[in-house]
Amino acid sequence: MAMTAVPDLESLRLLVLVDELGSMGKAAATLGIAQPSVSKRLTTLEHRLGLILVDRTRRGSALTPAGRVVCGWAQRVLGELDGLLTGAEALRTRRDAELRVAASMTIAEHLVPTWIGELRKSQPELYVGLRVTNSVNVGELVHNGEVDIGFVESPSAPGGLSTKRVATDRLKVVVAPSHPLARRRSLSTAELAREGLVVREPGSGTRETLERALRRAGVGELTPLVELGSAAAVRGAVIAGTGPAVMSELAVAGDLVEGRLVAVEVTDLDLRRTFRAVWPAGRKVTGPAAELLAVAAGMR
Amino acid sequence: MAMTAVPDLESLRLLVLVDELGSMGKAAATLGIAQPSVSKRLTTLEHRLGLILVDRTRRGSALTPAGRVVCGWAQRVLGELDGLLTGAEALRTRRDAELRVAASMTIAEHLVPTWIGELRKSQPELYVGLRVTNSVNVGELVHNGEVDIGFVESPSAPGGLSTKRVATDRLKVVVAPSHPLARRRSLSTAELAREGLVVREPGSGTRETLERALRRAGVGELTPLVELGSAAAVRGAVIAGTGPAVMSELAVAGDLVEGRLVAVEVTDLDLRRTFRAVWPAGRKVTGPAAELLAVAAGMR
DNA sequence: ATGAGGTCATACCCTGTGGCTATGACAGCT
DNA sequence: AGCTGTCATAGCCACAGGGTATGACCTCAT
Repeated sequence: MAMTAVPDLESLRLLVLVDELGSMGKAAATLGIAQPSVSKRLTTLEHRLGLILVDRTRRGSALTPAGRVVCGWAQRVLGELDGLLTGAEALRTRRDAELRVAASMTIAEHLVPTWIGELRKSQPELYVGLRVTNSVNVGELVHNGEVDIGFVESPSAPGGLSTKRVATDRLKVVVAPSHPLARRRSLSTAELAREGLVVREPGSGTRETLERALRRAGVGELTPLVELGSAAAVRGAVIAGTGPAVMSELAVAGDLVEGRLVAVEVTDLDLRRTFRAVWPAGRKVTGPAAELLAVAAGMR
Repeated sequence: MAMTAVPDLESLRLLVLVDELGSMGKAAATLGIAQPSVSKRLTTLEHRLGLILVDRTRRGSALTPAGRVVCGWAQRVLGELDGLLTGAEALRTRRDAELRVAASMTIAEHLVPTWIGELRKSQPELYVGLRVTNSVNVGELVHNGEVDIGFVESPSAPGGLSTKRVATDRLKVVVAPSHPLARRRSLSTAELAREGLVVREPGSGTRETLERALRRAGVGELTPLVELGSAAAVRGAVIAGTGPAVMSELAVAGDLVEGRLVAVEVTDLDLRRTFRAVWPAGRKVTGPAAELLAVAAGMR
């Protein structure tokens, strides 16, 4: 048994397909490949994982208990992959898109693929083009008519643009479960400011929101412990126990429910921020842009 | 451009590695492969996605804006893959494991890989063996000494076993955002019972919990709309708009925050359940099992 | 009983992906 | 000017994974 190789995505998709359809042959048919290919692929997947996943009977194939668990994990992998693919397609389709969207990083990463996926249910053929930049730039793109609609996380509505709230995001103070702070029920704002934090570089939307909230609460500057270049890097550092950080709940929801991270309440500090759709002032949003807006605003 | 093929996982890992290390050569070195392989792989990845991800300069490679977004998505895919792999390893290592664990489906799927990952931080070489069955069976396995520790979601503590609460799970009523119920702020228990629900088959832990809660609230039987064989299938049906369902927040946390699903409050209905560790009564939990218990109980 | 229709597995071939080495082109240091 | 570090290209080879053909085996209907 080699078992050193990771399973490939096609095989995982095959596994869930066999679970749904109850037979390798049917799975092969829906994928448009030959039945022996499926058979072979599944056995190599089983070898790679070192597990027997499928119970091959003469009248179809069902998953073994182990197979069912793995299938659950596989679906989560494939779900994330789906997001990547629709996102990539949107990034690729820039100029010639029927619906051109601009969004800031956090929104693009966590919400836009979902929205597009939702939109596809009613308009399967719609070509969406996505541009990712900072909030200021999104405003400009909208203003210049380079995109049909934009999404920003900035607290201040840019001038000359109409806006509509599409979602509320909460920033959360998170620490590793092993960190001393994880035992604390809550934290005062002053304590948070004193605490050495893992933060993004200055200028990132998340950091701006945090600093603004601290200023508004009348507490001084924050004291960075390390500065990292991406939300993913910050998350990694916190999980590794480097220190606490303030992050969007979008980025850590899974970690919180599965216990990789622990959220600490901060009293008297408003760490909410609103995500807004923006479009040229006065003009009415029409066509696909309006549909997207409806989807985005509806899913709250 | 073919662009019909999906990217493979190795290439995604490569992408995040290049982002972290800032150079293809270093990425190649840490993976133990040759630099040209990395170069070629990344270009084929770019072709597959139809995007330019990497900015190749003479003194290293940085990700383009598109690359950074895709990198974020890639990390999420890889994170889920990690769970699958540690889970699979635990499933594979049954008999000869140093720590033998049994867990019911929900716990095995959502929590055990996380716990093992956490445990690995302090004991990298520990071999963990996992068995997945229903709660009754977990009890038996523990009783017969076939596993060192078990985890169950059953509300009743099995006889002859000591238990400790490790987590609290909330069942949530979820609907697709387009569903009429999504507009409702809250629902009465009676309304919920009348509503046609997408449910698991009788005997599933989730369904048992729901039925018990309804009985305790003095409301009659629930009215199934469809019965499906797995939590993933139920989730799929709800997202597709088939109807509302009652599901573990573990299974839908991501969907809620990203808006694929909407939770509806139910007044006066206690849909919490506790996850418990179980071990032979009286005996003291020692060694790796104690460590795992600490991890599981600590991460709350 | 026996054939029909369904399941999956095996054997064989062939293509394409992705690994390797060797080498080139280029930028920035010293 | 050379040295060092970057990435790209070219040519080679192995093997994973696709396809077809075929066999073994159940179950059901005739």
